[in-house]
Amino acid sequence: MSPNANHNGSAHHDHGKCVADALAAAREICDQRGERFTELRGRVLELVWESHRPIGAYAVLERLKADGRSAAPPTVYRALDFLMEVGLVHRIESLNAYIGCAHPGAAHASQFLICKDCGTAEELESPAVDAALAAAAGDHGFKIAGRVVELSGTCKNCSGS
Amino acid sequence: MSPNANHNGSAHHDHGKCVADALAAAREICDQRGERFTELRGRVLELVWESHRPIGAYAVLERLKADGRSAAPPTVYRALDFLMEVGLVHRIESLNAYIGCAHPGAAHASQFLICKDCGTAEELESPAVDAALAAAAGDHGFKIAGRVVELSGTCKNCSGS
DNA sequence: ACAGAGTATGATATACTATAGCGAGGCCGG
DNA sequence: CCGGCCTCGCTATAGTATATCATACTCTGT
Ligand SMILES: [Zn+2]
Ligand SMILES: [Zn+2]
Ligand SMILES: [Zn+2]
Ligand SMILES: [Zn+2]
Repeated sequence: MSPNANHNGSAHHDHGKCVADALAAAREICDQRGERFTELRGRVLELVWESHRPIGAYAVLERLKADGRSAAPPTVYRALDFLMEVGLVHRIESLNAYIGCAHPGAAHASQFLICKDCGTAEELESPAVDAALAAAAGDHGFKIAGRVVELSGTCKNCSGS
Repeated sequence: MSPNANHNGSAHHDHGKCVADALAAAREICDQRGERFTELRGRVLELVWESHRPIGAYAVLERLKADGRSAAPPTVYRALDFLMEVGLVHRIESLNAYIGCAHPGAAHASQFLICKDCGTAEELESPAVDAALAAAAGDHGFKIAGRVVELSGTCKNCSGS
């Protein structure tokens, strides 16, 4: 077990690097888009990335307070709203929770596989799913603006062993 | 404009019959399954069906109180939970709201087209979407237990005129 | 009819999630 | 330096959902 594996769910990758990469990418994306990647926003993104499990806004809030920082609900909701607009974070509607985007930087429609056992959420970008949704909507004269696709069930790790 | 059209969103069908049919079907389904379709549950289902728009639990609660009935949040949540278990009502996660099932009686995975303009939600059962989701999940060794597929956008009526 | 088990509802309190609104301070272009 | 805009702190409040206990109903077997 790697030194960084003890604080995340799957424990199958170097999660410290995982988080560091996400933060570096976020900084770059914000620079490119002329958005301010402030210390608060960075810390919130880091907290969201601390596991691959979706995390609730109030859980983020508690961790911010644990930093010794003064924080209230609007503090974290504003940061999360910003991160979502920039495309660095997704909201999981069925959990009222938030998770770091696995492929930030480009607009994309994603799907989530949420394991009921270990709580992880994997982000997919399946063109086939996207096409099927577009076709089904088109058949009904519906113009898609936003997609929520969240599958709950059992992940590979949890069903295997 | 038909006499029954003034209290629903699309105004393109006999909504009174629509609701009556839903209630009759519900009674039959509960009978078959040995579940009690009580007066409260019937009234809640009727309220949910009063339009084709998703309705919030607290909106249902207010209408129950308007009946002169004594009611509190658990009253409506219990009824909604029952109706969902029996498959008579679906929850729209992205709206924290509830809508009558268009095809009750048989287990099915459905998708919703939610219009941002008129607020209606149309229930689809696209085998193609379902197959694409099953394939995408299967590729990742994920066993699907529950599906949330909610598309927001503009419906045919609203984009037409 | 009666007792007892299981179910449904009433009632109160509380937890959890999200937003409104105002003001102080920082950043930046003019 | 000024003035506009953005970020953040802070308080209050709105909106959604559940825990818990008490009461009353329904059905079943005797
Ligand atoms: Zn993403
Ligand atoms: Zn799992
Ligand atoms: Zn349905
Ligand atoms: Zn519409």
